[in-house]
Amino acid sequence: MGATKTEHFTDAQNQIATIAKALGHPARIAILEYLLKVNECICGDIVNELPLAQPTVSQHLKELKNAGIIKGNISGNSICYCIDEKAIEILNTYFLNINQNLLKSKCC
Amino acid sequence: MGATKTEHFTDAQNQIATIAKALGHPARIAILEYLLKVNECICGDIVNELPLAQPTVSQHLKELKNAGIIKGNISGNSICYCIDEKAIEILNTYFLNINQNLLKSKCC
DNA sequence: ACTTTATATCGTAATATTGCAATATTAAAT
DNA sequence: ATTTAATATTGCAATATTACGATATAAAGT
Repeated sequence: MGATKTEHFTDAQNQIATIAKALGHPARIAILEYLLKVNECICGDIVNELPLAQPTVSQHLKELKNAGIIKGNISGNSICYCIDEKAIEILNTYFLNINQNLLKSKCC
Repeated sequence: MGATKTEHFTDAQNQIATIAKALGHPARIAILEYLLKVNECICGDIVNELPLAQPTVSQHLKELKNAGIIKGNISGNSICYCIDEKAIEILNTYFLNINQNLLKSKCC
């Protein structure tokens, strides 16, 4: 008990859930929005932006990276992070599709 | 320690994170997709659909409801669940906006 | 009134997440 | 070579989530 039963669900369902889960924390939403704003990929700046300690930010970045939401490239001393378009596009098409199907009918 | 520092983030950031978090589990994605398919709002059927015990499903439904993703209406003996368009639309516009802003430039 | 059916809640074990201090790693700068 | 700067990892405490058996609740059928 206690662990999510991922094996009982489809790959597609697990994929969406994984991406959604990674975005299920305000700090990670804040990171996404900051990366969107500054466009260029910074890392130490993110630590300065957020009200969290450096190891905590590093951990959040790792989770976003594992979910495919951001990319990190070594740039000399520091590491350049940026948004990975693919994950956002997956979410985008997914919810757009749901929204369109919803418009066709109502219930309750 | 251990608890999310929601108070340090904006309401908008917390709202998106809350909705995303609720969708961050394959069972809840499966529920969303089932409700989308059957359109009419059933509940016991969801229990039959999912590979999880009834209390577990009930708990997932509660979380989806708390996040505003589904609605539940009493219908005599049983309870009729259905997707709440509002939350989906919030996600939809949010990620559409991010996607559009991303197209304007690349990095890394 | 009693039973059945449908759903929710409680209690609890297993596991996962959050956050951070301390420490490690790695590359640049001196 | 040593120091500095940037980031990651480790270890751990606090908290949250996941799952389910047992039980409660509430309406419908008998």
